Amino acid sequence: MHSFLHSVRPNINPKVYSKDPFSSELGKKIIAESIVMIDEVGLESFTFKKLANRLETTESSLYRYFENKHKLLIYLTSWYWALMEYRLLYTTANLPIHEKIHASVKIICTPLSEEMIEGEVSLQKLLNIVIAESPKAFLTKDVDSENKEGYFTGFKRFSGLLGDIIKIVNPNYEYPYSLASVVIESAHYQRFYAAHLPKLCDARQESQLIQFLTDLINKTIQ
Amino acid sequence: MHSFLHSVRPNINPKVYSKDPFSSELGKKIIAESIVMIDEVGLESFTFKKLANRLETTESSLYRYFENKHKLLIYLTSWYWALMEYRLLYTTANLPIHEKIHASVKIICTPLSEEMIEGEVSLQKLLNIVIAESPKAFLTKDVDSENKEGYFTGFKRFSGLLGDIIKIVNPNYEYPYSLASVVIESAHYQRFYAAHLPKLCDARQESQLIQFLTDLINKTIQ
DNA sequence: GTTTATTGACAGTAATACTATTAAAATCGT
DNA sequence: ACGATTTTAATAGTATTACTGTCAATAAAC
Repeated sequence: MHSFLHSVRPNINPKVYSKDPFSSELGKKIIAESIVMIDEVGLESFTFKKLANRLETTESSLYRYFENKHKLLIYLTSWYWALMEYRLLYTTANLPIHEKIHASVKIICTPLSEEMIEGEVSLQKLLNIVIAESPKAFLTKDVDSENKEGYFTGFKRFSGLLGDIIKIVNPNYEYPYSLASVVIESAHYQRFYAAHLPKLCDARQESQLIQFLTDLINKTIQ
Repeated sequence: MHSFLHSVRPNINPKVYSKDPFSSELGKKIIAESIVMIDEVGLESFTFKKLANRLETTESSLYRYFENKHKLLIYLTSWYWALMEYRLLYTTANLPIHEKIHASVKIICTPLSEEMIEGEVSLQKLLNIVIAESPKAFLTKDVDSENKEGYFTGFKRFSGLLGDIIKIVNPNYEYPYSLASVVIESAHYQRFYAAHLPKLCDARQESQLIQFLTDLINKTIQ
């Protein structure tokens, strides 16, 4: 798989941005550099002022693209899930059903390769952000209204696809969609724990994590 | 089990507070009312100023107990996990090993009963906070230093206990501690999803959640 | 009854998260 | 090449947040 974004651009809910960042040079720089900065300093310390300084532009220019940093975060995670959905469909398309689960888990646990996207954006850093910051995007008092606006469809669709695969493998299993979301969240948390709170896990390496989660799904659904 | 906190007080790392909130009336009111307020408005909108207003005291008085709201959150979650550890040990103490897993999952998925604690504090609301806000306590750039200070031992210990049980049931299973933390996090996330993002789960009721997670553990470890 | 701890009242600061206005620069259609 | 339009830069300003510091009033402890 290579740089498909030259032809395919992920579909992101226009409500999350005020002005399409991919419609201008500044917009693209905002995306690329915000990923670098949020990964570097964390969402809490990240401000539009700092980003403006680094991009040698002004706060007000940034506010033309995103109402606030929360919406920018939603944008970044939506983008991630759109890429992941494409990757999942692309990779599992021609696989026999019994191989799809392992392939899916592998996709969830392995960072997007840098070739998948044009130049400036670091997908490894984007994954770091999804792991460490994306729960903050929906664990808020605005979940319900933002969910209604469709801010989380990317994640929901991806999780739904994995749920669908699980359902096909065993149509009698009662909790395919719960199991799917558990596996996705866990892939992120276990990676974070391995790096920062190692007492909470024994799956320290990517290969172990993939084995752990694949096994978890397969055994659970028989 | 009844109001054991009359005799047992959870042991909380003194580094998280500047002044022990249980050493004064104001301190206790801070704990009780911050739980109500954080549950009500969410961590983002919760400020010491608002809390001071509601308690008819001043910001500076609150700052004498907690350096900032992040430390207050750490305190509340530590407290929760200390209670849960006690509950887990108490409840599973005399059970045969094959029943301990189901009992543990039940404990994780069922809110602490109000009788467990003296008067003013709502344990249901404390659980809401643990579900919706506690990831924000460790998904920060300060994890490593705060972990070193022991801010997360409560959660780590609890998760470790469940891991130990899993290990006893099947000593050959490779990922008992990963499985334990997955189940605990999932119990919280699935509850949140059921309420706010129902597409992400099929285990909508507490009883289903308990069944889903018990089954997940049992099947995974054979 | 005096020391000591605790709280309340008040003032103040730096940073954050914005909004608004206007001018300059780039781009775009014809 | 021209004016029209869009985009950005520069600047200013506001409300709120997240604190810190000082000092007096009060309550508790010895």
